Amino acid sequence: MVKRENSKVTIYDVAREAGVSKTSVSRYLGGRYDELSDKTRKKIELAINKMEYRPSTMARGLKSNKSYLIGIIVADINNPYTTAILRGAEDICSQNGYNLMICNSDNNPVKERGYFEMLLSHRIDGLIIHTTGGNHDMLKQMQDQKTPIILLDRKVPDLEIDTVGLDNFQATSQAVNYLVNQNYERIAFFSEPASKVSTRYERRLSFQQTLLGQGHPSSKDVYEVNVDDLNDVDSKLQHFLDDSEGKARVILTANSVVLLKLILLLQEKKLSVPKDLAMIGFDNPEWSTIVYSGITTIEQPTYQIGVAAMEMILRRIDGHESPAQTMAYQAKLNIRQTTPYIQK
Amino acid sequence: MVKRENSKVTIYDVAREAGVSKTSVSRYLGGRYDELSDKTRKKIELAINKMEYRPSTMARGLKSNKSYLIGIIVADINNPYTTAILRGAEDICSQNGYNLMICNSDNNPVKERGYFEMLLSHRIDGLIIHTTGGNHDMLKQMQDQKTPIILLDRKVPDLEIDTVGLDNFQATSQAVNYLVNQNYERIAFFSEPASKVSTRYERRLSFQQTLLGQGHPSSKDVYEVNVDDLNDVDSKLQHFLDDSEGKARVILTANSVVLLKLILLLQEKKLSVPKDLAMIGFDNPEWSTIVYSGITTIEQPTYQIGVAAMEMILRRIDGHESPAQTMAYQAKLNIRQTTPYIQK
DNA sequence: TTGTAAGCGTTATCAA
DNA sequence: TTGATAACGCTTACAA
Repeated sequence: MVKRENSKVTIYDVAREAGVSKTSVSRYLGGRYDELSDKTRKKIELAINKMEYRPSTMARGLKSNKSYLIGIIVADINNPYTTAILRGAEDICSQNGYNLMICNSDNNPVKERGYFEMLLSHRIDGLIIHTTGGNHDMLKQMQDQKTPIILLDRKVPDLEIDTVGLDNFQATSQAVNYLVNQNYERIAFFSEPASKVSTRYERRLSFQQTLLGQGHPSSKDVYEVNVDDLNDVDSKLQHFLDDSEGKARVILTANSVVLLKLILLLQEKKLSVPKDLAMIGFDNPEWSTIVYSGITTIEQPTYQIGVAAMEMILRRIDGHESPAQTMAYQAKLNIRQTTPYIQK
Repeated sequence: MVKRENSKVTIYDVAREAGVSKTSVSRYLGGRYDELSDKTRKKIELAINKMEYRPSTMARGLKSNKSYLIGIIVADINNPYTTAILRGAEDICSQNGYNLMICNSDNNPVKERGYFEMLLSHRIDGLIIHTTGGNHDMLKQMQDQKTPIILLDRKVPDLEIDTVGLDNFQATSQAVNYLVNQNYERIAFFSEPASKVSTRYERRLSFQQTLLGQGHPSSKDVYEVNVDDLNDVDSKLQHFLDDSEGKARVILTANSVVLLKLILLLQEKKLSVPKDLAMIGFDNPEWSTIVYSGITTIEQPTYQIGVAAMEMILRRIDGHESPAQTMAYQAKLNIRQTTPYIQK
């Protein structure tokens, strides 16, 4: 049992234990073995293991102007979409010797702002952000400081920033065309407010354009709901139900949070899916396979998106220079039980 | 538009801009206004704002031997249980000027070990861990370095460490008693392997003891499944189904992951819940309210657990000394549609 | 009230 | 092949 006096061992302690200079230890740490005699190397190795020494990232960072920290601000950590991306990003991140600082803005610009400040103070080497859309000045500030930024999913106007996300136009039109071909007479689009969030905006726009292109009457069946207010969701839902009474109808939700709330309300109303109303939703939460024997979903390659965002930012950190890029992934339509074919 | 040459502003830049010394700026940052003349203070304030200066946590940390970083290693970031805890922990954390480093071990001891190394290198001020149970030596090492640790949910033997989690005995026996009173003749307990995970072990033990105490025949209906192998789950499920054929029966799952897999299989088998088989599960994922018109669950105060763990570790970081504590929260039984009363 | 200088744990430069 | 020494951005004695 080693008796330990001071809790954190430093490079100096190791040097003393090994009977060499700090410089030699540093060389060892940097893997520059060609600058070390075998004897010295062995001594250092021994000392490091004996003392359980680990170099301080902080001290290293101070010297090298790198923190080995990558910040990621997500809008909603409760969303399975988010956690899947996090896993992808994290895997790549730690494989490359970086650490992730995960921050959850809860879709709140004020919280988001606070995290910006913190991350800036920690001198993160890069930022991946699923932005609330409310802090463009902060993004600009970070850009000014030459910190690479990758936008996840949601774009921001007027700023040249790399973006990784879904091809919302392809995804939405694919789904809408499918629904039209299934002979639905009324197709509603339910989304959270789209004003500041590009993803929602693009999906809505594509929804309308596709229907217009098909000469379908539903391009006006667009509803914006506040998911934190079930009454609001309820009244919008009821409006669509009344308005489409007797028709073959379906609801397309812009994400799984909206989907969940709607299902909750439909069950309260004792409406059955797909008999009274068909359903399809963006995202592909685990539970979508067990509700209604399987809900038709528009699945994003979430893990892959996380991987791509992290790979992109690591490239930027390594000094890769090029104009801002946008990577848009294709969605996959999972046809399940909630969108049956309607006989005319 | 300010032209910026060097990207990161330092305390020295601010001092020069304000025409004072670094020391004065440092005093300002530390809020020691009584050591500053009004005039100096104003000048510094101006310079800081103009230059968008933010002190470097790294440099500060190096000097003060604090990183303002708290590590949290979770076993499964996909689990809603985990994200709820994360939200609680994070709220308190950022309120106190700390930042969270979230690591996801994926229940893999090797990954967990890697994160230990990294967090140790970052000189985190504290660690909250939902441990895989495979790296006790690392926990000990961290303790030796005087880094406060809080165990989340899962205890480890032989080590004196604060623990925050659920009162698994109360929770399980409450549920089992409820099921016995609902007149179920066969009650099965489905869990992931319990050997290294105290939570699973305690729940299983309590399950068996409670049934034994009631003189109920099901204390042997205990199944351990590997959720990553659906065939394994299927064969265990089938075993119980065959064995309990014709009886009023119910399955209690030790977490929502197991619950989800079982439901998937039941649907494949075209079995209906609760008619053919009743269900109840630990955790209370959002989707439990919409599947089978509501699944009966044993809900943990997850957000509160996250809050408590973070508060506890902050107290330790602030130097609070006392023997290791255990905080066990009470569970709440949400009685819904999947566990109806059985007429004898 | 202000400033000079040393030091935190590293790495890099330079000289030996 | 080695080791002093300075420097990174900050805080804190200590001095003025």
